[in-house]
Amino acid sequence: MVQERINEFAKYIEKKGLKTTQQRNDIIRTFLKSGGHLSVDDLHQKVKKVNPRVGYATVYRTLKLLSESGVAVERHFDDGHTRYEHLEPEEHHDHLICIKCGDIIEFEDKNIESLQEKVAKKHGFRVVTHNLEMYGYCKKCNGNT
Amino acid sequence: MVQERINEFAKYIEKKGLKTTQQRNDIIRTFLKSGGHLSVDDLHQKVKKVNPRVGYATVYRTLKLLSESGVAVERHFDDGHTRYEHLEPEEHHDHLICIKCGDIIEFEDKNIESLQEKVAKKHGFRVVTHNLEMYGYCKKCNGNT
DNA sequence: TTTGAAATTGATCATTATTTTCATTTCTCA
DNA sequence: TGAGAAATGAAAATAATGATCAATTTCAAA
Repeated sequence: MVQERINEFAKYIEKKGLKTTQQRNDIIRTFLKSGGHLSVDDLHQKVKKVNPRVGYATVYRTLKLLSESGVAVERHFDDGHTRYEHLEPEEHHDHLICIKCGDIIEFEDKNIESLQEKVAKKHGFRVVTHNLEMYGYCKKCNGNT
Repeated sequence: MVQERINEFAKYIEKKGLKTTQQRNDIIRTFLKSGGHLSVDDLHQKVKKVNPRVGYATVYRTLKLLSESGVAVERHFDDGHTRYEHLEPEEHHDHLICIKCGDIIEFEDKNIESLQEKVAKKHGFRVVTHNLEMYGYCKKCNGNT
């Protein structure tokens, strides 16, 4: 399935008349192999282990491309760091974020989604995307504030 | 009710051993008189009309205090500008944000809230606060993309 | 395979939002 | 009223991200 994402991205690159490069490949492979929610810096650190010549700016640019192509999504959580995560087609999830340990739990709830649509419709709004984030204490951190 | 908020803030200031100043008063009054979702710059512009000597940094510092005291809340929408809005006690609302005209609609939905709590509980999570933002096209902008 | 235009890269500089510093002014209250 | 703590404003410091540009790489056509 990593290969699928890579192909998807290759198709996007081609459509835009862009080129395939070693750096991009290294960045994309590293991104897809990593789980979770990566900051630009996180990813840069990891990529450097594979290919030390890759610059910070290229990681930025490639993540931007990955977002445009739909392979990744940008997340803006309240800590002020933009993070990127894989976007699996047909799948959407929201986040529970621990304000003590920083752990991020993903969840999906169709009932919430459909209520959201209902609210939007009531306001004549056509929703393209949404964020739902809950901040609080995870199971481990609960109690020992 | 503006007076109520002012008193609430005064109490917070006192508890922290801080001082009341003309600048803070001007900033707070201007903030409370304005509706909507203000950026630091918005508020600074408005305050300058009342008191031209007020500096940018003071607006920042005062908004920070207002957030801490619970009179205001910080919002981080995807446009990269932190905005502040009044926080009425007992009241919570979420946002519909038009990605064409930038309009922000507030809504409240108890059903969504209770489903959220349910999800959190399932993960052993104690929620302190949450954000729900839906991005899309408002009634006016819908269709004429 | 060679070639050359177009795209990419990485280093560095520019920007934008926010925070901090610091010398000076202003409050508070004994 | 006077001392000491806090607040202020201007400017410098950060931090994240975006843009610039000369050098390099890619790729398709010759």
